[in-house]
Amino acid sequence: MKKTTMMDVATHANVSKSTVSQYINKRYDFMSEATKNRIKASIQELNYRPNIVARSLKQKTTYTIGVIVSNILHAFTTQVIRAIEDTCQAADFHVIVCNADDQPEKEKRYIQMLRDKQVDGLIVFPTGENRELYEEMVHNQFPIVFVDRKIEGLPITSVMLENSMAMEMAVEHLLKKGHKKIALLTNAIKFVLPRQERVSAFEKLAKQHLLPINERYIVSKELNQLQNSLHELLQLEEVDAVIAGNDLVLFEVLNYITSRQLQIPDAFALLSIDDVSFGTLYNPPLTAVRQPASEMGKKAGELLLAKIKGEIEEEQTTYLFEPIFIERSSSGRGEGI
Amino acid sequence: MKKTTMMDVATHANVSKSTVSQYINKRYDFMSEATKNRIKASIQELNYRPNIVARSLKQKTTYTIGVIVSNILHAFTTQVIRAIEDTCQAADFHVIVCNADDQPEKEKRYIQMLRDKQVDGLIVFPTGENRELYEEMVHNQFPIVFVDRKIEGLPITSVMLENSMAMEMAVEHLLKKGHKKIALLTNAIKFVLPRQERVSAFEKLAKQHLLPINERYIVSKELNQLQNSLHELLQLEEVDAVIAGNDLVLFEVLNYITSRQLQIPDAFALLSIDDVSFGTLYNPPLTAVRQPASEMGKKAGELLLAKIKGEIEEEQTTYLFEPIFIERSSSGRGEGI
DNA sequence: CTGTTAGCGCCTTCAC
DNA sequence: GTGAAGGCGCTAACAG
Repeated sequence: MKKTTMMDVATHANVSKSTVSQYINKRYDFMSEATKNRIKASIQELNYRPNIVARSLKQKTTYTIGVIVSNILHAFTTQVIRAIEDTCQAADFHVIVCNADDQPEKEKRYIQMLRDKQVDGLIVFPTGENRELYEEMVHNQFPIVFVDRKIEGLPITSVMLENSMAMEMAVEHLLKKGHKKIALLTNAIKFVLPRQERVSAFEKLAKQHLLPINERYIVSKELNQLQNSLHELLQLEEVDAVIAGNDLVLFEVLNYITSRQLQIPDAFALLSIDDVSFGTLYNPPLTAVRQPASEMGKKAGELLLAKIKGEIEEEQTTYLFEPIFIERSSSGRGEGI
Repeated sequence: MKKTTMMDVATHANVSKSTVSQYINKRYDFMSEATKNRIKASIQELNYRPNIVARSLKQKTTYTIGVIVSNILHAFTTQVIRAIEDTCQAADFHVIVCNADDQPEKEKRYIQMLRDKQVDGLIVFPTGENRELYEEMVHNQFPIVFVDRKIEGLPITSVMLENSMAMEMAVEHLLKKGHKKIALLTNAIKFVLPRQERVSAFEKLAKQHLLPINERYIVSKELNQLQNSLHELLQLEEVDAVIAGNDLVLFEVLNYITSRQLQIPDAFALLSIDDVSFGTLYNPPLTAVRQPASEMGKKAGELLLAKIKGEIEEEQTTYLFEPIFIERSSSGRGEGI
């Protein structure tokens, strides 16, 4: 089945290719009604659809952007993607999503593939380990926006959570509930800014409030070892409260709780950064610090589109979003002591 | 910043464009080591990357497929997408995902846009309302695979759940647990095969087992009205057990349960088609009939890739997947009466 | 072994 | 108002 091309339409309508092209691109300022109608009819009759690949080659723009996420398993990631897609959809851009799986090599491969595919811009949750690549994009003025993380010293716009504020909200709430011995659980992945920011904010707060805790209270392990580590911690120390660093960590904690048949918040108060779909449904309902994922995704999409359209310059701006504290009852009842 | 093109490499390496092309495409059967090395060096030095758009135009293949899902909010959908992406990834294909949101017009627009973009094939969760479009694709031998639904009379391969078996598993389990008055809740969306299959299977089973229920026990409403409808039903009838037709429906039921502070399975036994992430975590753990989403997505991806490569013909085959029954305790304890 | 040539389907001056 | 011509970057015969 041969595809019908612009030439076919032209022949059928008895005009030249270029006239059809004009018509397609609505440049019929000076086109006679007659030819316009003839072309329209021919297009309908032949069921003609322009080949976007050919157009892209000529125009050097594909109306497609790429999104490279670090880990698609986080609910946060999914929500950001959805918001980006909605934003781009509204501007008639397509989105290709790739999951780098926290692996710098994968990230590199995807960045290259997407650029080879001539995407007009990139939204990346950067691993941070491909600095030269990032630099090269900056150097070539390729539109790019970072999400969730930023890379020091690179003039690339980032959309991020105020991570230290998130941790402050968490710790201060727990303190208000009367908890002193607070443990922080995170999943260790190389060097990742949000985790690092959260951990250091936690350390700072612990010092500041003179919490009676030690380094054992900060657990940073592979996901599949977290349940064991938590168990060890609980054996060694009296823990009042546990902060799950993100939703995947929370799952591990909940699994542990279920398997040991613990009662929350009696066994320990629980609070997570990242809200989950069943936060209100769980028994007890889960207190959480939520990231405004949709807003962040929307912002990232808008920023990228603006850059693509040349409306804004590349710059080292960081758009910080405030977390939202959601008190439910897993973090303890009443006002504490 | 001008992009470096094949021509630049050719000039730099003192060969012709075509030689470079040969090199790029690893057709150096008869290429001298010398030129090979020269080209390689030039490519590195100039940091050359082939423009895939140009290649696509020439080769009439983009190594990209489109996926149009009916509703991205279902966990099932997400899992299928992920499996498709993994499968395609392994074959060096890219995936563009679009969410038709159960709206035939959106579906139509996406199908057209993706085809205009020259995707090599399409995986669609069809709304069923764009028959002419589907037919036209069949007619043009455009590679396509349906997921979750099939359209009668069209020679298009489908990957589906054995919906009636799912319902049988559900009902028979509940009967075994001693429940007789079983209600089925689903969210009404136009004509959709799986829902319809599930409903008629339910009706058949009700008849077959002489269940003491009437048409009120089948509730098919918009999601946001389900809680009210369930409430009405519970006022009017003595319900032993509730089957949630999918995960979104389950959410409504759980919200209802939470807001009314009901005890499951005492208030009624609960079972859903589609397992959820917190199925084991919920109290009580949720009995479910799970769809093998990953396997189905993988199969769909494989089928589409095979069609694209011309390895298999288009045909009206339906790949049926068996649901997996997961007994937990929301459906009642013990063996019943 | 390598270069020449001719497009892929579309867009865009620039004549007529 | 419309058409002719050239070219986007790459591939694929076919010469040489």
